[in-house]
Parts: sequence; C-alpha cells; structure tokens
Amino acid sequence: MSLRHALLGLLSERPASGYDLLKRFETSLANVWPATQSQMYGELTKLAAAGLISVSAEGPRGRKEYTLTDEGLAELRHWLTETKPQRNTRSDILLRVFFLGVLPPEQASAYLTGLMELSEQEYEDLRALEQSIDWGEDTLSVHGRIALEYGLRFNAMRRDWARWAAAQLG
Amino acid sequence: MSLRHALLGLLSERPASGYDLLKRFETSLANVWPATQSQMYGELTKLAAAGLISVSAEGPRGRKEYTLTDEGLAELRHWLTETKPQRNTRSDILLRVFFLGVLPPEQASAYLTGLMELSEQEYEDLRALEQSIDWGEDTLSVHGRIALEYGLRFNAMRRDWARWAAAQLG
DNA sequence: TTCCGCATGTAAAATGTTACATGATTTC
DNA sequence: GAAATCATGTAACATTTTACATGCGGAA
Repeated sequence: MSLRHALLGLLSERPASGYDLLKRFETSLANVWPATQSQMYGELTKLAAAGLISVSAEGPRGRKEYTLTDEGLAELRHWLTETKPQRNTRSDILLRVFFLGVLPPEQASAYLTGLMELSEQEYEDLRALEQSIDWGEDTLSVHGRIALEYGLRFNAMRRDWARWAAAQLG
Repeated sequence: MSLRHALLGLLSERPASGYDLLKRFETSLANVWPATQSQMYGELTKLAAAGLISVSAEGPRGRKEYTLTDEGLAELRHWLTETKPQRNTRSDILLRVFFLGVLPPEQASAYLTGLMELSEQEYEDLRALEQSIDWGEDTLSVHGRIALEYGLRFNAMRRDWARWAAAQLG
C-alpha cells in the first residue's frame, strides 16, 4: 500500500491537487513507483476520507487542493520508521534471462545486447533529467538527487553485467 | 502477465507438478518473480485450459504432472522475442529515500545504514545459495548463474550507494 | 499412530491497468 | 473559435495477496 505513502510524502512538502501530484509523479516518483491517474484520484479520495489529508482549497474546474494533516504526517513517519521496506523484486527483464536457453544463441545474445543498450539509454535519460532539474537545497532536491544517483549507478551496473553475460554465452 | 511465462519457462526444462514448481520457484525465480501458491495453481489451470500445457501424468494425492505443449513453447518463444520487457520499477526501498527529509537526521542516516546492511546480507545469502547449488552445464545452470551474478553485482552496487548516500546527508 | 511433507484447491479483498466519460479555462 | 491544458471521475478487468479448507502417503 505504498502509493498511499508516496502521496503523503509529496504532500509533506506542500499542498497540491490531484493534477499537480500527477505532474510531479512524472518527473520524480514515476521512476520508483509508477501510478496511473485513475489510481491517484481514487487514493486521494480514500486518504481524505481517512483524515490523513484534507481539502484545503478549491479552485477553478473543480480543482481540489489537498493538505497533509497531522495524522497524515504521523502516518508517513510511522511508515518510514516502523515498517520494514519490502524487497522489490519482480523483474520482467531478469525473468527472461532464465529462459534464454529456449532461443537460438544469436537471439539470446541479441537480448543481452539489447539490455546493454537499454541501460545506456536510461543512463543518458537520467543524465538529461539531472541537467533539466533546477536543483535547490530543499529536502526534495537533496533526496531526489540521491535517488537519481542510484539510478545512474544501477544502469551502469546493469550495462556492465549485460556485457559480461553476453560474453559468457558466446 | 509474466507468471504465465515463468511457469512455461520452468516447464520448458522438464515436466512438473504445481507442487514441484512451487519448490523450484523458492530457490530460483522467487528472487525475480515472487508468486504465491494460490496464484500458481490458478495459473496452471488456466494454462491447461488454454492448451499451453497439458496433464501428462497423475500421481498419488491428486498429483498432476504438467508438460509444455508445442503451443506453449511457441508462446514462450514469442514472449521472449516479440514482446518488449517492461522496465521494472516500483521500489519501496527507493520510494522511502525521497521522503527521508521528514525524519530527524539520525533516523534518516539509520535508514541508509540499514540498507547497507541489508545489501551485505543479501549478498551473503546469494553467495550461500551459489555454494549450495549443484551447478551443471545445463541451460538452467548457465542462465541461473548469470541471473545470480546480477544479484551479486546489484547488492554490491546498492551497498556502495547507500554508504555514499549516508555520507551525503552527514 | 501421529506427525510431516505432499498436494490441490477456493474465496475475498486489495491493488493496479485500461478505457471511457465529461467539462471548464486559458492561450493562440 | 479551436486547440491545448487543466481537472476530476467511473467502470471493467486483470493481477496479487491473504486466508481458509481439505485430505493422502510415508516415515518414525
């Protein structure tokens, strides 16, 4: 149930509408916790009903601005400190590796080279994202940068691994 | 819909019952694609109904041994070559990093040190798994070893990153 | 004969995806 | 006035998790 906490986390910075949160997801959290528009509006309604956030202002076109309540902040802190992060596994990419044996060798190699290229590409995309963001000294910037560094290191690691793996098969 | 393909993949090696597959998951695929017992039995029934696998033998206690059909193998190959792997994101661990700012500094640091230790631990667990497996020259062994190497590199990367991140905050 | 492991299944709830549906406001 | 963007929502479906439910066979 982490979408809940992702929303609480974003609202801990400043109040926002569902639409605002949707936009902020795209450039930050989408990389670690994708969510659809449907899901977000639904979850916001539930969070408001549970008293973890509240409608603090209404604007044009039915816009509803949500603000984190004290209960919401407490829940966010509780989640961060008292609950264990579950290891994230489920990787379609890696699952496929197990079964490369059913393909002719050249297709198996092609898959791994594809992963190398994918990793290079994602690395470059993250670099571009890094450049495009106006990093400040605020907490989101500091932690966002740390998460981004993770992405860079991850893709570098994966590229090297895919190269090594392709060599193993060859 | 990859559980489907995970099962087809395992059956491509050799026929097995739901229970067998459950056991095999635990020591291999569970790391990249966790699935519960409920889910597996349900999926096997659907796969059989779709003709991608068939019951090739029945044993004591209602045991049903499934064998991959030609259609199943074709579907597995199709999945591997014609469909793009979706990038696996959704990381609870990384999501939390974004919001460490709501915690007092020592708790934020503690989280990162915890990640370092977790990564060390998982690295050791994978090493132990590596030792415990009787690696052969079969295709599962070759590809399983490649996936395992990924896990080792991943955890080493994450440990270093967490150390770096803790230093950033301090 | 009692326990452990083998063996399969169903039901309910939570979560996530895709598609549809609607309409207001701003900008060109 | 048209197009883009802002803005929210519902419905159907697929997937995943958790819990319950049952019973056989082998070994000590």
